Amino acid sequence: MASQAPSDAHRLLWDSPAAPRRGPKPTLTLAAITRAGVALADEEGLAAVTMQRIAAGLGVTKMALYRYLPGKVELVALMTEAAMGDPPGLDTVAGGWRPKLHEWAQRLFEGFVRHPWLVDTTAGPRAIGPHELGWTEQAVAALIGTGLRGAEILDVAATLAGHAKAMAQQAAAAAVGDDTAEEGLTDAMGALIQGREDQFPALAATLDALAQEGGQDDALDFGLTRILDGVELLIAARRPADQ
Amino acid sequence: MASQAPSDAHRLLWDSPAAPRRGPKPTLTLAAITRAGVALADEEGLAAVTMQRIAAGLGVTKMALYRYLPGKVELVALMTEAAMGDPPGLDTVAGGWRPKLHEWAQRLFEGFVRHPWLVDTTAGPRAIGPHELGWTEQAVAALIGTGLRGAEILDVAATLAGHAKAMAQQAAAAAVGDDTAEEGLTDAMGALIQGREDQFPALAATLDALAQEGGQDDALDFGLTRILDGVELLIAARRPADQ
DNA sequence: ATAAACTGTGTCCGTCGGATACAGTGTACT
DNA sequence: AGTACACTGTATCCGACGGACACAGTTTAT
Repeated sequence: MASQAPSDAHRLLWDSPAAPRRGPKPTLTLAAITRAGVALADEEGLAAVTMQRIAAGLGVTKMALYRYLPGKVELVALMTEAAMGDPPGLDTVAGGWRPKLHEWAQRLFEGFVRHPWLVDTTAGPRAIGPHELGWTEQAVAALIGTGLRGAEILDVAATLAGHAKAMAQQAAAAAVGDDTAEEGLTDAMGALIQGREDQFPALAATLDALAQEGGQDDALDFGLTRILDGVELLIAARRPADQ
Repeated sequence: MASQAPSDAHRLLWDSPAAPRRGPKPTLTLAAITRAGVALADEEGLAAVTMQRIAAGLGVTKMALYRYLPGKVELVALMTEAAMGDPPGLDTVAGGWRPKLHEWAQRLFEGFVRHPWLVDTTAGPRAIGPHELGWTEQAVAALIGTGLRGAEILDVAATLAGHAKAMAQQAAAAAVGDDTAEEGLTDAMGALIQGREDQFPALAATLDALAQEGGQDDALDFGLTRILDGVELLIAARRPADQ
């Protein structure tokens, strides 16, 4: 009663390819194509990843790639799976679920920063690979035994992943937006408000305060701490007769 | 020392267009073009928004649109600004900062669900319009007077917006992924794990538990409550001598 | 040796965003 | 009133994109 047509992307992500027996030796590899795609996306963004450019980088015609991949969708799926990498082993993180999840979210954030295009490719309806599922497995494993219900565990994982993704997206935007701007977003907002303080009074006051505080801002860690504080409250509430 | 070239998109978003004095009357309006783009994106997704299709819908040649817009980037910016709509008035929400922010995030989520493509267009380096900035203003205004520092206020707003965006993205993926699947993501994960329970034990157990719980799951509200709980803790900590 | 399977290539198609040149139209100034 | 000019919408063209298809060359199983 489930999907019985696993689609080509699914097969490429989960099955090891059956080696053909006859015909000329392939000059390329799925792994090599995927690697070229990841490198290109890292350097010039996802929009630069075209069949032409990948093929040219591999010294091959564009259409040769279609001997290995059904189309670009599958290529992006493979690139995503490769760039996600193996999920971090959280067993070495001591201190229970909270440090584990903190570490998990930070690692996820780092991955999104290293490969900004992952933010786009890990959204929407898509084929999910073993690496991506492995990340979820790690977060869920850290929460088993906390007394949370199944839906709550998945919601915590989704909330943390969403936060990591959103913060990485914001960081990427700030890095690209202006040339050498470190805090691109607040600067951009400040420039917009200039002369319109009466229209955005709270924002103007907050940006003023921000400028005088001077302290550095780690938005990822801030939100992470808030979320985990909230989760801690829920876990405590789920154990009325505390240890 | 800031950007002195506000770009065409900036001008289109913030300035009212100067009416020309000579020449034939324009058959179109910026607002009409924008409306057509929003409608098309709502119905068939952002990818369906091409100059050709918009022009055809308006009974005009593709190139006629370029008399009103410099390019597609500006069109998307205008569509985004229009679809964001006026920020909600939170003055009518009683009960202090928390109910206000809860309402704010829910409204934002609803907007992202109504126009799923907003998730894509409100990310990355872009031109920000008055509506979008107005949303931020509302959230910041709700937090002024709580004792939070400027950076913290902005971080709270960013965290909440990120959560709303991430949950809307997930909801959109679930709606499109399968035909009539309500809980697309968990179903998809369950199908993947089928036969691989030893590789994803925690996930398998959690999905089993989820299936037996039966309760409905509101991921948006769950994460929202966690985040706001965490913010409440921080606000309480910022007021050592409590009221 | 021969047939079958497999590889990479060349060509073609429709669609995309956009540049450019051009003809028609309406207003402002002489 | 006449004319110059600003402004409109259109037609044509371009390069790049993803992809379909037919074809020639290469290797292996029979």
